[in-house]
Amino acid sequence: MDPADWAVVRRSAMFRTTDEAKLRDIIGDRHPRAHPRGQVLFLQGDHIDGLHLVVSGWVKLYRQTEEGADAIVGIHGPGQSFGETAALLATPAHATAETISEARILTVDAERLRSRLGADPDLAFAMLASASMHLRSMVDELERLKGLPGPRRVAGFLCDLAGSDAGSAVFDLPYEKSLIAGRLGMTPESFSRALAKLRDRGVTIEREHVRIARIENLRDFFEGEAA
Amino acid sequence: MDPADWAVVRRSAMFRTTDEAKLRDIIGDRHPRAHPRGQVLFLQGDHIDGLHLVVSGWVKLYRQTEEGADAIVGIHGPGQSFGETAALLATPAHATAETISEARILTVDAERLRSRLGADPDLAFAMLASASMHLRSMVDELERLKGLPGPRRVAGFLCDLAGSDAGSAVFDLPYEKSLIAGRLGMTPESFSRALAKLRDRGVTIEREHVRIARIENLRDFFEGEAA
DNA sequence: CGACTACTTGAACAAAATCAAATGGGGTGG
DNA sequence: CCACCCCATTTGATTTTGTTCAAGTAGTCG
Repeated sequence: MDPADWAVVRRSAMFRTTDEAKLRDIIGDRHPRAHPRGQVLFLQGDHIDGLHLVVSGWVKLYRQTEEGADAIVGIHGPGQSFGETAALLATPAHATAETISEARILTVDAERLRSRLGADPDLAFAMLASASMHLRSMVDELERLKGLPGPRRVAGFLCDLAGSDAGSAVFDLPYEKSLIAGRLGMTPESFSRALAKLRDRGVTIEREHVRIARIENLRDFFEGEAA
Repeated sequence: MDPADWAVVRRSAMFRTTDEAKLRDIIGDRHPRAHPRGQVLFLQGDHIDGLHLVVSGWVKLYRQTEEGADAIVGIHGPGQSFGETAALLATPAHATAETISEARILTVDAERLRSRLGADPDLAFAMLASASMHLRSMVDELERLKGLPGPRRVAGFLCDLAGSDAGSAVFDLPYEKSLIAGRLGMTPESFSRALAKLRDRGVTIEREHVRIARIENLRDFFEGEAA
């Protein structure tokens, strides 16, 4: 595997604590596979043969409710994995996975992973830790979604993207605005208006380019500062 | 430990696949501890010494945002556990836990659990499965919260409580309505109005007593049936 | 150049939050 | 045992927030 790809896998949430030899053993001779944008990797209800790890690009996970309105339950980027549950427990996939950009995905064979897991407590523990972290981030998201009005959710999302805690930041939105909106549980229109409201808080948006004047300001607002 | 308590522990989400001898070893001589209603078990940010398993009663987990508005991130009843992450990874608690009824809680020593986990891949695998299930239910909840209007969320909640899939049901609400409202991400007022709307769908509420005429009807509504 | 797509903006509408007040038990102290 | 108070819940009126529907703008790609 390409050294750059390998670096992503090694630093992934799932495997960052796994030592290199073991990891090589788990992955075997698999390589990331390139997918065009818009490719469906698996459907809700499918049997999944392995854990999927995003090496590059972005994948959205969504569930189709009746009436076709689909709810986005997750968007995963480089270093993040999905399908763990279904692969490990051999249960049907809980959501549909579709690439939302060109993406390269490494699938780790479930059977192989399972056997290594049985033989290696450290690995199991690491994965447990990873699952816990995932759970935790889910709780955070739940909290945001419940409590906060739109503009504040957007502020939180932008702060996360910015990466740093203070100062200014310049970056690009990772994927389409309408998808971000879905992720944040709102319509594209609401998202657009929310961004407009953040403008006088030092957030400049031009196409997908974002500039945040003072991250502290934005974070204060997110965490509940009266205007 | 009391046989009835033991039965709850054995059938708990976390340990249902663990065999009895191992489970006894993990728990050691610990006993469930009784707490009065309103007792804070630990605070957001605390160090937690063990995994908490509800034997009887109910516990709410909530996060305090600034301004005191607290968001309920989970309510756990008999057989459910919480604090797994913090105990296993020795990280600060992510939420505050408080009993909302008289409750008996068994705490499983984290250190002990960790050591058994290392020695026993099956156990680790079982816990991984449990964590995955938890994650999955979280995703469901996320989806509900995002997509559905209030009355339908309430309908879903009631269907879950009813337990069965068809026919009629009579049961009591497990805890206060205002807490249920919080759990469902709405205000008590909205919850009350939502219940009122369900009345002409065959749901009768009198104090905490609930009677559902035909669960199928309610479920249809929850899953998106036009009226 | 023209059609398509993504995004923005506006107006009308719906849902839920908020503010405020009334109801109705349950429990307490007299 | 009864009157009274406290608190959870309900109900009503109002306002905010977000959705929906509709139109307009801009950038992209053939």
